[in-house]
Amino acid sequence: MALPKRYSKEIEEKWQRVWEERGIHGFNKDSEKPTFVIDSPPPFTSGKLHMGHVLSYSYFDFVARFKRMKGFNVLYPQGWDAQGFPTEVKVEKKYGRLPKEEFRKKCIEFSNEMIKNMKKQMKAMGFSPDWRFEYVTTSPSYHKIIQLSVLEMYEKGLIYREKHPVLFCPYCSSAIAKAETEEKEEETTLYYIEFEYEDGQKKKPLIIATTRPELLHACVAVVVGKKYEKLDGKTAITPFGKRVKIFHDKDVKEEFGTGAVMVCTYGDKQDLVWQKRYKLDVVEGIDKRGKIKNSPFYDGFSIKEARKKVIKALEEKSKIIKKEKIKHTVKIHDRCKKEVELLPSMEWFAKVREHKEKIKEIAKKVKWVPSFTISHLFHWIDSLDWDWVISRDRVFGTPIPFYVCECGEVRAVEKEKLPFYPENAEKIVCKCGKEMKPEEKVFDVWIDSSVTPLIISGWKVDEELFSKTYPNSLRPQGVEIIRTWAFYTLYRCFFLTGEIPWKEILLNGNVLGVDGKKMSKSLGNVIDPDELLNNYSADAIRQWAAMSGVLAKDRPFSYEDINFAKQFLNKLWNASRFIEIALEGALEGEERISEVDVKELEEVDKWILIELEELIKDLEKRMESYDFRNYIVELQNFVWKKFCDFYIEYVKWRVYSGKKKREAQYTLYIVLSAITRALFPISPHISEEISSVVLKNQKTITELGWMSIEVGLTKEEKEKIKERVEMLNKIISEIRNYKARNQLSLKEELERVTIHSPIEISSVIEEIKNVGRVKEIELKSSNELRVEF
RNA sequence: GGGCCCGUAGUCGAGUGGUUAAGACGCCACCCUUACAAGGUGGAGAUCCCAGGUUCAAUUCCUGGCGGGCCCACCA
Repeated sequence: MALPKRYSKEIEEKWQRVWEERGIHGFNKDSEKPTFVIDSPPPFTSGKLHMGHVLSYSYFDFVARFKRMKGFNVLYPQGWDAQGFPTEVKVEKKYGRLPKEEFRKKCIEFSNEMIKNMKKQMKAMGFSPDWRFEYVTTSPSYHKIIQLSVLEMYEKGLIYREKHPVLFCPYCSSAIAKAETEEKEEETTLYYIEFEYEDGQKKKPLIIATTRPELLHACVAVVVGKKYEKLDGKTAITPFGKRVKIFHDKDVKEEFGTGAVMVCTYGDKQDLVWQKRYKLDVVEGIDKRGKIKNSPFYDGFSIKEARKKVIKALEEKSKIIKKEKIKHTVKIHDRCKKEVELLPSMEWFAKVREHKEKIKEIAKKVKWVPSFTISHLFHWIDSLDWDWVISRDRVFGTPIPFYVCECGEVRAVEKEKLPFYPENAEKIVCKCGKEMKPEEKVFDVWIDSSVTPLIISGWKVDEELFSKTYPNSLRPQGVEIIRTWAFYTLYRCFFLTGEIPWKEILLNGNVLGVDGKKMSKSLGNVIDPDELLNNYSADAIRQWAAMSGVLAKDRPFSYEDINFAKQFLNKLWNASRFIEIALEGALEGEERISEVDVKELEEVDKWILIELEELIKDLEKRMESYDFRNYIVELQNFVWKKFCDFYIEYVKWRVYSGKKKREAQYTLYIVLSAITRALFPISPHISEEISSVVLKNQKTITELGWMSIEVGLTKEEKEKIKERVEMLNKIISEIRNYKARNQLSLKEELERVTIHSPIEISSVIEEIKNVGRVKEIELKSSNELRVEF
């Protein structure tokens, strides 16, 4: 068996099969080796990986493969975050409205389909999770652990149910968390509306400015700035005749609008502040589907319709003094992109506000890579002023394991009865005598994903595994979900176990379009992983990922990088083909080659081994600190610039002539062995192929392990050798330069060359003659290198 | 308004308190060399954003601008 002329996809598929058949990536529960546990992100089951996945999943696959080679027992699971709104939308589109239970079944079916394709893509990329540890957030066993985890938090007093204004998406008809909102700049109209106030017996006009006239019926006060300070305590009358109090308040911005504001429950967060400050009534002006309620005239109309009608009515009464176009920012729901409202609603909460400092403390115990990313978390924590709303009015989610009663009583489901599903819950009776209802809401999906370290470690399922694998070693994730995934995981896992979830967290940025902008369909700059997989080998794509490895920073996708990776692999492939020829017959027994003593080696052999030793030591440090970029760049430079450009050229004549051939073979063997193993974490398929075919290894590289190099020479000897061979390299460059200047072929033979060298270089004279194609060489000593032709 | 990251050839980007500031892509010229034209060799191309400061010495450290990106807050 010999290397084919070209590296191909078939080779990659072959090795993916071999790894799977031999169970190379399996975690061994009974092993005595140290464990390394990766809390890999479960992607949302959209059906397709995006470039961000390709990048970040490559990162931790590098780590997993490296750690296995270093003798760790690696637990690298793969999960799927299947529940959530986008799936509901798609399933509803396909099947229409269905009863809850059936609908949930269809959602599961649908997400399983999505998983199939994503799994296929992951395998094609050569990712190496242990598929026996696969988990899906839709499974009853997953639900059970999630419900159990919340019940334990409930017991610790961290969970409560309350009517409280929450961010609410009328389109999705569900409460959402602050972390699920985005901002959108919008043009809107600021209406100047005439109210009146009572000044003694007289009524005088008072102009307020608002963007939300449809909430006029929910107006519970007017607050005024300095300009109207003297109106404090007086009564205002809305155009529809409602009487409300006037307060003077420092939070009114004088320069905006008129300096007088109507407070509606709730138009925005400021209204909530004032409502609390002045203990105002709450008028629920909008219902959960975004329809007006509690209005004398407009109940049942949508916000937009109501706004039009109110404006029309006000205009008829000449109460609109002015209209002004302004730009302002509104909060929108990140999933549906629709405007979010603030509505009082009975929801479940997790206490985070009172534990802000504690969570920060926990976060500090984790090593953040790169370190500045912890500030993203701190900044987020500092800005939190509400607890985490953990309930959602959706179907495709983990049911909340509680019963609730009209009287306000709640009761936790018994742990033995988990997983809990409201549709087949048993009937129970409340203290008040009424029947309690099983809670119909489901959990926020971040409740599902914020305990992945516990899930993969077998929390409450396998105590032995848990003690071995928790805290996890590494959490890789994107910067943009620090405020959600990282934050919620730190919070939940700590309060459940008293320990940090993982020792290190590794942050990756986003992959932008080639144009440097966020990939989006509308910009047409989306790169599809499937398309890359059709045009490039997985090993080249993985190498692109490593080259893009500036951590926690967004980076445009680069065809230059991926093409360079492809060319590099081609270079290595061809070098290996040469070595295959060079080693013919030399690998009958590995011992024969390893017998060679360093002392017998030629100067150039020693040189490349010294360089290799330095490289390998460096690479270990690079990988330990997750510096993938410099890892691959250094490896590429060594292989291309030192090994191929010089060393291989230096030994060709020996290989062909037979002179000192064994030493050359030995050196080629060692170098190729070490570099295939060093390349393995990044580009595993090509490394396996070369290792197996050229180096005749029966074992896979994972089994062979990392290859350390120790050259048995003193520091001084090494320095001298490097000095002389670097001089040789310069001389060869000079000769090549001379030939290029004179438009000669590099093959052209030179009659005679005089070399003025500052150091003694007679030990490399054969290389100069054979590689430079020089018949006769005269050596002279000099202060500076000079080559005369 | 606050915080964080960043500014280095046409483009992308390493890196450094001290000789001549990597490398890649692109460009130009030459070479079909028995591993490789998906290659090789050589070359051109940089005010290291601007202004101050610290220092014997700043592209690097500090301050302030300017420009870009991300996150957060506010906007009745």
